[in-house]
Amino acid sequence: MRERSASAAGLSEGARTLPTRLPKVRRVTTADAVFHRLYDDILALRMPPGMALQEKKIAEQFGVSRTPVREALLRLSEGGLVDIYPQAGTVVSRIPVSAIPEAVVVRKALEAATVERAARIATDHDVERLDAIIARQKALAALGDTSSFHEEDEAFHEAITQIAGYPGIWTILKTVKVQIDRARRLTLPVLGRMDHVVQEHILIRNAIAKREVEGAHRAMMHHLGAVIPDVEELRTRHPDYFC
Amino acid sequence: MRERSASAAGLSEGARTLPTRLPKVRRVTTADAVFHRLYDDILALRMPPGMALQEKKIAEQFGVSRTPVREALLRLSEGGLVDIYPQAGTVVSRIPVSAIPEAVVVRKALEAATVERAARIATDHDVERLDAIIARQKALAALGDTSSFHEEDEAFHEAITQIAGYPGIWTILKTVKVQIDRARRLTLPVLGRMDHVVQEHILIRNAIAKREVEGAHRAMMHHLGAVIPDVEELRTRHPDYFC
DNA sequence: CGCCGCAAATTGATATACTAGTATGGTCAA
DNA sequence: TTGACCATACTAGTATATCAATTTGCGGCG
Repeated sequence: MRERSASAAGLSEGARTLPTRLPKVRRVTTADAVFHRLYDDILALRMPPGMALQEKKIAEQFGVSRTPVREALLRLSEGGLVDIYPQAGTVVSRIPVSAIPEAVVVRKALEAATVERAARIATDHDVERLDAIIARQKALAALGDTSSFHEEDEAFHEAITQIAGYPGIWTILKTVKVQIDRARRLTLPVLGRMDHVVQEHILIRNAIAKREVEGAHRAMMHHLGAVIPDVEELRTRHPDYFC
Repeated sequence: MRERSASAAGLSEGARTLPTRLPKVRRVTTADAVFHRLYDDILALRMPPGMALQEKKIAEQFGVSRTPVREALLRLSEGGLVDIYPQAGTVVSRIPVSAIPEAVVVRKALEAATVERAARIATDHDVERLDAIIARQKALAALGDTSSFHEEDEAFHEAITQIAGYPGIWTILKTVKVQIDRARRLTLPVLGRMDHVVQEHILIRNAIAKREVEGAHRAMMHHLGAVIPDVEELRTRHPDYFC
């Protein structure tokens, strides 16, 4: 990279009309598609921690060029899902043991602040949204559809951030939740766990509906405290998945 | 993108030896350099909100190809510093007014959890690190070097996250702090503000040194509460910088 | 004045080639 | 046998040229 004194040069020169359009809908690019495919594969452990990846091979498998694959891998590396070693290789990142408790701390801190605000300003319509999600979860739990259940679980927490008016917090929560969820995938499915989750969601919903700020906080903390994976146990069963 | 049944195909086939090496030092790539240059220019308002950017022009100005510039812009867009409109253009993102209070909430929640843990487990050596930073800040405040002062300010907060054992939280804090800092750059420099910051840092340091968890929390909240920019006032003075 | 359509501009994606670090595996010497 | 060393293959990083897809802006037409 050549030296250049002022990188902000040409500030006024071009000064052409800038896109006045607002947000718009970002269309789904090839890079997005590749990203989500890899994201799902990693989260579902179809690509286990430590697995070697290659831009070239992935590009061939997906029938695309290296460019979008590369952009997808870069996004994954920012999210801590892959580790890129320049000029050497790329691997699905092993789960850093220390990251799990840290992720739990972040999640508790942010979900606490969010649910408290939600309990303060929620409208009746907002509560109805939560009810709709809970209803779907009940049905999915009865069917035993764990995958769809998990999607609705995410929807529940996302809805709370939207009610609170903190949509950006959900973005942060998603990234930290990934590490937790990845570890939880390694645990054995507990019988009746989905029913417990639904019950906890109902408690949170009720506290929000009654505008009980402190109660909503407690219900959320209880909910989050129940899902901490036993890292030590996992580490002994899957030693090569952690580092 | 062609359809493909199993994106995780070839899981066992290649199974070649994966980079056994640990972390290593990621060397600084061209894309990294471009990213940091643009990052600094945007944060310093040398590239003001709303300014149009072009991959091609930036590439020419920096003397590099479009590839690394493109990667840098993608990273910036994830951080909310630029908005990319496909097939239309890229602009330095205007500051979303709603993002400021949200960023403050996130920062308070995470810094609270962090400083509390730091106050619990800090060693004498850790406190010395904080003292060293504070000493440098005193000197820089006396010199009136606001730029270097700000760097040490970041170092102070980063050090607390390291003491708490939550390095990942600092990564999150950096991204949310950017929006706040960008808005603060628009405020007039307040006389003696740096001295106030130093005093507040000292209060935080003292609480940590005495292992006063609750006191550390209060000191941090007081510190963070003092730096909330007056969004409304800014919006009237720089209407085209917000949206 | 308003609508339509075309040309220009810009990002998205592809293909290819080359560069520069990195790991591998084998050779050779202690 | 063990250790260091070196040639080689391999991979991500960058460069470049080109085309595709889409939006924007402008000019002309009704």
